[in-house]
Amino acid sequence: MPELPEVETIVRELRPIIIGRSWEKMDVYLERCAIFNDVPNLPLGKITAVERRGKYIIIYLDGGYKAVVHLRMTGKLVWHATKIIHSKYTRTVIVFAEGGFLTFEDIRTFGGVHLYREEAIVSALTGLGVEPLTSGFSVSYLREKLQKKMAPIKTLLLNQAIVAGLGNIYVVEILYRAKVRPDRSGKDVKELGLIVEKTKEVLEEAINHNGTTISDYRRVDDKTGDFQNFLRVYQKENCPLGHPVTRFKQAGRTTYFCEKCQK
DNA sequence: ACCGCGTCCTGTTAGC
DNA sequence: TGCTAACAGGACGCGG
Repeated sequence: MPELPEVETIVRELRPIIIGRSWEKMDVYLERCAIFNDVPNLPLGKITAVERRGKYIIIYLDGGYKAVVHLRMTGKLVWHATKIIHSKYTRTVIVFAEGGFLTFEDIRTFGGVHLYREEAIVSALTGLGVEPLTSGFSVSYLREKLQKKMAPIKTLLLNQAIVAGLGNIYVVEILYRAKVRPDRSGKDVKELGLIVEKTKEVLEEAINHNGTTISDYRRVDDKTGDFQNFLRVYQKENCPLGHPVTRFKQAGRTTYFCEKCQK
């Protein structure tokens, strides 16, 4: 569900709320959504930073620990300043010493909050590819990653080990703007400059609109994003030029594209 | 090594 | 209307 722009929105909203607050404990309502990795369920210090890497949220604590949160399909972080409103889907709750609660809610329970010692190497993070909004995401980087790949460009852009943070919605939108068919083999795609440019463009626009709310994604204050109003082909019948949008499955995921606009 | 499929869950929607 | 099957924005493990 949440992809890079949604996670970035959440991180930006979390920072002013929780940085400087003291982590008291984590109350667990569903075991698999709260993994402690031998970290004690005790005060872990003050929050010093909240960062995003791909679709992961990393919360750093000055007691020598860190929390890694992934929302997967339906996860939400919701801030409660005074008292918790429990939902049917509240899976774990971070309690702060000064007051305030950060609840992790997740219908499908794929996501979770994982605690680590600060120096722990988190394999889910070390395996990630470049951040698409940095200079590391360039034509030469993409060329190196795609030049020998038989897999379709859509599937390759979804691969977090190549680019960190893209999901189904944004890859569909990026390929439409880059005018590249999603079923072309990675090695055959020469429009790498366009893909790099449109990736940055779509992600930046989406961040400026606080992400895309199709169904479940919500911000920390439970508000929705707005970028769903600017999608051009994802879940559309027609593209902005009025051509019919084709829909098919690639590696189990629904792809939308325009046969006239994308070559 | 690469690539696609099945799987973890639950809620919603489309179709009969 | 009511039931059922398919589908949903992610990521990982497995097997071909």
